[in-house]
Amino acid sequence: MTSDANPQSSMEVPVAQRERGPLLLRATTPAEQYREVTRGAVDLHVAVELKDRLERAHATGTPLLVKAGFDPTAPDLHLGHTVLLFRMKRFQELGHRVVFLIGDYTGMIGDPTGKNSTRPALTPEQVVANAETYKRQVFKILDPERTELRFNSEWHGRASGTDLIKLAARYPVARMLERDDFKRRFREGRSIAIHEFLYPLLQGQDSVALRCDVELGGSDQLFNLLVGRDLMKDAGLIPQIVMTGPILEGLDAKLVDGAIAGDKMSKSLGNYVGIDEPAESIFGKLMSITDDLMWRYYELLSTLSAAELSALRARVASGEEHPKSAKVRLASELVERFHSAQAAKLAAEEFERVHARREWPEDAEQRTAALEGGGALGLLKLMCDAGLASSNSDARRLVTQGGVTINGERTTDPKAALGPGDYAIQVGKRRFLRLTVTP
RNA sequence: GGACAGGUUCCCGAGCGGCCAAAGGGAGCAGACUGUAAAUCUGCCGGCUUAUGCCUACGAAGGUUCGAAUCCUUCCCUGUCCA
Repeated sequence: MTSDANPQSSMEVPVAQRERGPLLLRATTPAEQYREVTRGAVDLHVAVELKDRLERAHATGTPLLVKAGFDPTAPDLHLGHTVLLFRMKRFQELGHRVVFLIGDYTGMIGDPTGKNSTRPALTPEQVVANAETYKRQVFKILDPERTELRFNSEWHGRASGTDLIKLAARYPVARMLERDDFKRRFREGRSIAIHEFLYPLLQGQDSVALRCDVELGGSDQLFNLLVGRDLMKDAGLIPQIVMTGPILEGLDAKLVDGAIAGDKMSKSLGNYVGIDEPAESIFGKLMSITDDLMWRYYELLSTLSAAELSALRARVASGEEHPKSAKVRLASELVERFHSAQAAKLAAEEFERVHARREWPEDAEQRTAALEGGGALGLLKLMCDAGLASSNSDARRLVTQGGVTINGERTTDPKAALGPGDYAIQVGKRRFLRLTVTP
């Protein structure tokens, strides 16, 4: 992090982008661009500046540089990330340059959350592998030709201890403690390690290094993004515009006292829908959300216009349309986005078959087990081996509680054993296994 | 460096010599109900070819005791105050 003199400024702009960018830029008026790009934004610092810069970009045909940072440790993108990706895409479609920044260096710290404040550093191989995963997933949404993939180790990795001290000297502790998360932890007497203070600083330094015009993020990133703005001013650069979008709640969120409440969608909490997941899985997970949450998802994820959405809401409210069908519509839209219309149709059909009609899924797992010596295979052991239960005790529980069905008949005897033959074993509502026992 | 308060099962949190695989809540799983919703109700919720049996677990290592999550020692970690 060399401070004022920004060492790496020569960003390679792909040729295609250099040619196309200006054309697209000119095609849309700055006012329209502004409207399009700020849709559903939560914070915008500062609106006037953004308007100005969009106008200048339009006038001169010079695209704005828009950055959004991503954590390198969780390369599986989920619906929560797509809210941000779609905003990036909007910029992109208007001809602006988008930097998809992977925080491989800052990943060593991990954005402070109060939990695991220190993360193990990733090996270079892991970073590369994760980046590949990102690319594959991100380009389901972003245009690869107009996206620059960068790593912040590019500049942080070169910085010296002295640079770090200089950077740290630029920000007072009191202001650092204004950050929501730090404030809360400090008040509650929970641990805050010094290096956590470095995270916002390093992230801010990213903006200095890249000379961003705009930085995007979730609303929980506001503080970090504003630090970038400060550091740019400090470095004598034109400060970036900061825009945040809403945070998508996880699948387990629900309505409490009139508002959607719940943790944000995250992989570690397991309340997410990955954009890489199979169609049936995306579909099924979305069908399991509460009706209230469905509307929130519609708002943040659907391409329906505001008018279409309120019409749909009205139909459901009046009883004209069943909430389930609205949910099917949402689930289908998203499956279609990440797979195909055909996949969405199949997923919906499969869902009806398995859950509404309680029939078996098309693609139930098949297995063969051989008898060894004895005359029959113990059911409990078999369930463990097949992954239908996590342990023998777990299997026993499932059986005695009536969660296991063999060939359509509920089996509650934990001592049950299977002789040679074909079996259809169902555990709970969604675990299926076709098993052939050979002598 | 000193004084004090803490570290309990996936999470929060009670327990403070035997009745502790450890209250209660949350999460999770199963069953009922349903739109595989949600809410609600019921049961389960460390492991072991289930056994009034064994093993592993109350920050770590030792010790006292017939017996320790509970007492003692040292160490590690977290916080508060003082320096």
